[in-house]
Amino acid sequence: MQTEEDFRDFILNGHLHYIPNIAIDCAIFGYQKHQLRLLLIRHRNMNRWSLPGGHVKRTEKLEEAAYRNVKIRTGLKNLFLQQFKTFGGPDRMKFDRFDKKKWTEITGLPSWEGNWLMDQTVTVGFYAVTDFSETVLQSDISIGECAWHDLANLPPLEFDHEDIVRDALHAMRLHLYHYPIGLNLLPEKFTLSEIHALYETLLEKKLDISNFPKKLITLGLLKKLDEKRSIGAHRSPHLYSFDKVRYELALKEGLVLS
Amino acid sequence: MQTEEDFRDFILNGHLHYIPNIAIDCAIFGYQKHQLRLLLIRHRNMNRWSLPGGHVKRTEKLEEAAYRNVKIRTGLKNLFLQQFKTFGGPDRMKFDRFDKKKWTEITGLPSWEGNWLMDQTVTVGFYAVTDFSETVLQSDISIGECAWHDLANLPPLEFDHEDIVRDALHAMRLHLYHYPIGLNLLPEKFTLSEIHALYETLLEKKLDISNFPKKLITLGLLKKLDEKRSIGAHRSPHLYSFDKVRYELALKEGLVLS
DNA sequence: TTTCATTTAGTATTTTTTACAAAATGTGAT
DNA sequence: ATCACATTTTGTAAAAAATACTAAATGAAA
Repeated sequence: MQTEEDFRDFILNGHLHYIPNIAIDCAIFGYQKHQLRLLLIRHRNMNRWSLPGGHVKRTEKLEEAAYRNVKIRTGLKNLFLQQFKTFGGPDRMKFDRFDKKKWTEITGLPSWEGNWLMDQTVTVGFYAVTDFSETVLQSDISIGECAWHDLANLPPLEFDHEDIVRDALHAMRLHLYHYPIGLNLLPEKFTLSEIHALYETLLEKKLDISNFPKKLITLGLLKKLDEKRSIGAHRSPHLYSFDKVRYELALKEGLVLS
Repeated sequence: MQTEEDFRDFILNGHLHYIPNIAIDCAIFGYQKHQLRLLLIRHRNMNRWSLPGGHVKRTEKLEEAAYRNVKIRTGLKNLFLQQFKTFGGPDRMKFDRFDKKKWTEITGLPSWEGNWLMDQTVTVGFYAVTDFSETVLQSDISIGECAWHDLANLPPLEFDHEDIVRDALHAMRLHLYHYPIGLNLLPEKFTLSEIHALYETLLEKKLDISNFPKKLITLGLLKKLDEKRSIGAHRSPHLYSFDKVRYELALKEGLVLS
């Protein structure tokens, strides 16, 4: 959707290609070095920030719609993208903050009454975790601004997106105890400190520096490499990588972390 | 929806009161004495059995729609009703098994092309667990048959409902390890054997008869009563009841069961 | 060479889980 | 009444896991 013309067509005729009344929203958590951020966008015709999301094509699955939307904005694929909850209800969208003038400007219509985009929408929530340093944020005419925000200091969000973020965090943290994570968040080779910091940040909780890495090793998730890193001062830590077979197995069968 | 007239009106004009393209489906598991069953319905215009479900009123939340639908069929409220996953995709509904003659008979229309009920639908899955001996199954003109089926021996189901059942079971069992259950499944006063049998049946897994009840007592979920049951021969077991305060707390905060 | 912060291995302690034995007990048979 | 028995319940020992803590290893910088 690159041109003004495309955007107008989407508003006026999108219901032919997209399923009405259904949307997906993605809480994309960005991690790097003890910092956790959230990807937010600000549509050209909205005042508040909101989660990246969009409609579902009539030809695609919900997951595909989520992947497509994430990829549009972050350029990343193969994310740890998880459906966690669906949000509905008559009160979840408030359009009273909408700008009537902008609407008329774009569409040529006097009001949005009867437009497919303005009907009650149920949204399927997904979350993803990625390394925010690797993402190159995209923008196009239908998106407007797009930026990482510190999770601890979010601006007021559009609609019920604050609820969605809260539930996404909760689901992600619960998930963390049952499934492995890190394949898309850490470099191919990493130190025990790095994966320790990752878990501490995502869980927002202190984990014993000595015992926690041992747990991951005992589970067989990590492979010790014959290399060492030597950045900065002090003892150089060993490098590890994920045991892909065990990792995939744990994704399928689940694991138990304390 | 009691009369033929109501039903016809729902088909023709339901989209005024219900959100199109969205539905809810409920996997209602019925438990009693080591048996686990699933509530299925067979619509008058479908050949296969399917999960009870329905559309969402424009004035209600998803949860309310689920509760309303369950109540219509089982008469029960206050169920342990949980949203677990949303199902979409272009392939999930196959209408080719539909009976064109019946459709025309009911609606007076030659075909269902363009009808709101026949468009692609995304369905939000809920599950519930209840004591099937307490339920009095309801029927009305829009439902058709309604019956409990042995979980181990289900008939072929409509659409993707077999997937939904599989995922519901999986979610229910995962949930069982993190939240208390039993308040609506066991009588007010029950024996340790009864709650042990409940968990064994729901998890489809042997649990140590001696250690498992101890775990629940240690968690503080159960209160020992000064009464005994004396049905049949042999030693009469003590009666227990849930500690409501702890139970509610565990529902909110979660617990860990091994 | 020494100092130092960090990494990593080691170990002791505590807690939890699991397995199993045995005692308790109400009922029905003798 | 007494005994036998199936079931319930308590008890305990062994195994495993989690936790806390100590100390050794190590490489860069002073």
